[in-house]
This record gives sequence, C-alpha cells and structure tokens, in this order.
Amino acid sequence: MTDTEWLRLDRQICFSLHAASRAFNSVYRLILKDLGLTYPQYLVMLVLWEQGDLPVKKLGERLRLDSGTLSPLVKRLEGAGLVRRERSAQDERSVRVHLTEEGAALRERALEVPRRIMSSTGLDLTEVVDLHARLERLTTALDAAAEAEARAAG
Amino acid sequence: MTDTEWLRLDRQICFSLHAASRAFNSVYRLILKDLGLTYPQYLVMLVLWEQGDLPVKKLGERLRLDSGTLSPLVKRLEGAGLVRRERSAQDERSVRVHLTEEGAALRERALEVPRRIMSSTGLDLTEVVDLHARLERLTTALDAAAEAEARAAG
DNA sequence: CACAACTGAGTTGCACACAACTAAATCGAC
DNA sequence: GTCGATTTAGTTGTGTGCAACTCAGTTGTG
Repeated sequence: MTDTEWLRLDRQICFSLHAASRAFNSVYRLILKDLGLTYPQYLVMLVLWEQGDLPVKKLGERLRLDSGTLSPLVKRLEGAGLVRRERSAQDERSVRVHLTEEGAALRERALEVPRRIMSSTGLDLTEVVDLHARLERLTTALDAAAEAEARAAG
Repeated sequence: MTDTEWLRLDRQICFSLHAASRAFNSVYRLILKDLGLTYPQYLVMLVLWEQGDLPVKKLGERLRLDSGTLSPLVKRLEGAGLVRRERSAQDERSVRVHLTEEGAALRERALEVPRRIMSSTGLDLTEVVDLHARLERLTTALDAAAEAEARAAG
C-alpha cells in the first residue's frame, strides 16, 4: 500500500467511527427528547437504575468519565429533579448520587427506549451482541495503546 | 427477555459505542498532539489533502458537519496557518478553504499517523476494512431511522 | 424589474469531554 | 499527634457537535 492509500484508509476508518458515533447520538437524542434526557445523562440514569445509589467516583469508573464531565452533568440531573446529591457522613469528600422518586419513576418510561434503538440499528440481537463484543475488544486495545503512548511520551 | 434485561443490554451497547468512540478520540489526540491538530481538525485536513481546496459547504457534506461546527474549526486551522479562507468571486456566499504551503507540508508529517493508529487498534487490515463496512451500514440504518423518527415527530 | 423563497456562512447558546487546576478531607509514615 | 501524600469533588478553559438563529447574496416567479 502507498502512503496515499494509507491516508485514505485512515480517513475512511476514523470518519466512519466518528460518523457512527454521532449517528447513534442523534437517534438517542430524538428518542430521549421525550424523557428530557441527553445521551450521557441517560447513561448515568441507566447505571443508577441498575445499581442503585452510587458515589460520583463509582459513577465515573462505570462510565469512564472524570469529575470535570460528571459534576456539571449530575448537577443538571439534580436540577431536573431526577437525582439528589448527598455528602457521605463517613467520608466528607464523597458525594453519593441518589435517585429521587421522580428519577426512579422515569425508568418505566425508559423501558421502550432499548427496543426503539434496536430497531433503529437494523441489527438483530446476535449482531448487536457481536458488535458489543468487538467494540469492547477494540476499546481494550485502544486503552492499552494509549497507555503505552503516554508512557513513551513520558 | 425481561424489561430489565433490555435495559441492561442497552446500557452495554450504548456505553460500548460511546467508550470506543472516546478511546479512539483519545489515541488520535495523543498521536496528533505532535502535529498540533485535534481529531476533527485532522479529518478536515485529510479531506483537503485528498481532494484539494473545497468550499465550506462541500467540506460539511463530506464530514457531515454543519457550519456551526465547521466555521470556528476552520478559523482555528486558519489561525494555525494551515489553511486560508477566500470568498468565491462567482458566489459571494461561498467561502473556499485553501491549503497553505504549511498546511500542504504537514501531510508529510501525517503519513505516519495511520500506521500508528492501526497498530493501536490491534486489528489487521482485513478486520479494519470489515469494521469500516459494518460501521457504514450501521450509520446508514441509523440515519434512515432518525429520518423516520423526525418525520413521525412531524 | 420586484419580491419572496432559498442558500451558504457565521453566531449564539447549551451540553459534553478532557486537561489542568483548586480545595477539602483522609490516610500514612514518622 | 503532626505533616506530607493521596483521594474526591468541583472549577476553569478549550474544542467540538448541534439546534436555532441572523445576515448577505442568489434564484425563481410573477
């Protein structure tokens, strides 16, 4: 392959991933509009519905987001009345995010989201599970590479 | 599948895509730091290196980005001395983006990027091409679904 | 020609994402 | 017990991404 071909391939790959990510975001935006949630806010709510109350730190680990992203996001969820933030008594540094009644109730209305997303992808269950596995492997490899780059850069 | 299982699957899928996209972004950020480019700026430069000067409108079509994103981005590239913006004489509404000498020269230094990205993914050429095809199909389906949603919402 | 509809860029406002930083609380070595 | 290192949130600044808007220029219709 020539250098030019490599650049073209890179354009295709990085563009297609970028585009797929934004297309997903766009579909979620449309579907989540009724719930008054953004895509990242929905991710936070999914974790809370699944795992119950969590400190911001744990939320960040689950979602791989840092406090710079999570702090204002959780504040907006609090402003919408979906969660409550409470400083832990044991460790005053830690802030635990609780679902409010309204936040817990929103789960019922969110139940239709996955099916609508699934049908939007045009994929069947097997393909979705397969895609999930591929993306997980890819992310693991990329994280390892980023780690290696960071070490190399010093 | 129960409702709870659907929600869990949705969390897994939307999270894994989100995470993969950010992991890619992160690796590109590290590799592009030397070139002084962000990931979207690199996408713009790739298109310009490949296709030559283009009006902002065409750039937007190629990258599926609107003027709200492109205008400030191109201005930053201009500030970095990589491109020049010139209003078309034929159609005063149109602004054509030209590579400067410096911008054209940057291509030489960008030639190593694709190989570094490829090795970061841990995928071979066949898998990358396959991934590209899958993502294209997925994006097409998602775009069609978004279109349908938008029509339904009226 | 006149004027309404459209088009291409650009601006504004909002919500991530992330780097770099601060501040407060906790932990650990001594 | 004290003081420095670490940990947890939060803040600030930059750069997207997108909706909604403005503005200037162009086009189509009568």
